Amino acid sequence: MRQGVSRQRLTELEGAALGHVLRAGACTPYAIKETFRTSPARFWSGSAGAVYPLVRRLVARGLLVAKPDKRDGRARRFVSATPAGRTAWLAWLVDADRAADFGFDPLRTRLFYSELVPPRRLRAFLAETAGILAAGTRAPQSELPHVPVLHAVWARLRASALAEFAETMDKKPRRRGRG
Amino acid sequence: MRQGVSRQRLTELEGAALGHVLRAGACTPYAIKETFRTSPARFWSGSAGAVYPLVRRLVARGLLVAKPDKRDGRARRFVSATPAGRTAWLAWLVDADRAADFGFDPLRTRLFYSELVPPRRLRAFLAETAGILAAGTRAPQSELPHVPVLHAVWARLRASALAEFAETMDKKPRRRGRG
DNA sequence: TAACCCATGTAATATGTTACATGATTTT
DNA sequence: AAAATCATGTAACATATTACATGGGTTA
Repeated sequence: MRQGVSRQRLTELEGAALGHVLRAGACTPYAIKETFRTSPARFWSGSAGAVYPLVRRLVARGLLVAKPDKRDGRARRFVSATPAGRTAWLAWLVDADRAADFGFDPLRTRLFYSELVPPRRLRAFLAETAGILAAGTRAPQSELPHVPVLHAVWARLRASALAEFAETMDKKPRRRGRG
Repeated sequence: MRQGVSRQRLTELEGAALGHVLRAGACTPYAIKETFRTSPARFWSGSAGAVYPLVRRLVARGLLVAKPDKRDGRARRFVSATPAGRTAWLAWLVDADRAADFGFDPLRTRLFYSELVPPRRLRAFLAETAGILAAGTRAPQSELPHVPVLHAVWARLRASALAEFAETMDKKPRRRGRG
């Protein structure tokens, strides 16, 4: 039970992995892993221990098919998406409810507790973070034009969120206000 | 080995839990759990199976102390942060490297693969997501003035990021472009 | 008094992390 | 020839999820 053939919605990592396969065409689990490992977001480590079992799961559910290939001496497997895989992936992607979710932003989490941080340390922290964001480190290179655009939009978004929040704090100084 | 007294950096969830305790003062693990469970971000489910062991870990590391309280018939434990807990928490919060990380945004992940989605479904998806974001559902109520501000800022910026990205896509239609 | 919330916690399971192991091919 | 990279995968461990179990207090 639990999963007759394809059951259950995809997790975010599964959706991203399937997306990579659909974009790249037949590719090795290693390639998927490397994509995550070298991506600018460090949230997904792209460890072998995560990706190989994940691929096996998707194959078992009939969303991916694997074909061994030994043309080079290397023992490689090329995986590609099945029609069921594409369908499940599309359903995952167009889930607006999940898309609208705030997800998980380390900056937002920290700002949420900012009133507990001594003013000077807070200011130093905000300045340092703003600096890193402004540098726009680790922008992904890609042949796809929208990928760097997406990176840029989000980097700018977070930088301006930080600036806006810092400004708000300056206007309403914590403690010893007169209201 | 592994952790003499407090060793290792805090995870995001541990940081948030400690933050809650520092803000609220002595409180029950249940209160911590409920805070996560009812928070607007569904990313942290706030399950008992996550929070109770987490609190036990923090107590074991000397970052929290627990005091049983049976004044009501109920068997409750009140936890509060130790000085070491506060120090570890501050170090966690002012880590600008982690703060600058993109974290994990379900919308961004999906837009990343948007060129693989049939145009009509993509448009419908973007419209639906924009609607949910605009409605600003599940805004947190709080006595702290900056909490709803933070929520509002992030919701607005994500909505405008979505709009900006959709606009870019319209300008450069995928496939059958002429250049 | 039945239903619900407060409050604790565990069990089975799923999934991810770091670190290790193995071997072929390519680059220096 | 040595080092790096491609490519696979496992082992031990950490952490989270869902679902269950238990019981006191509060509200309809």
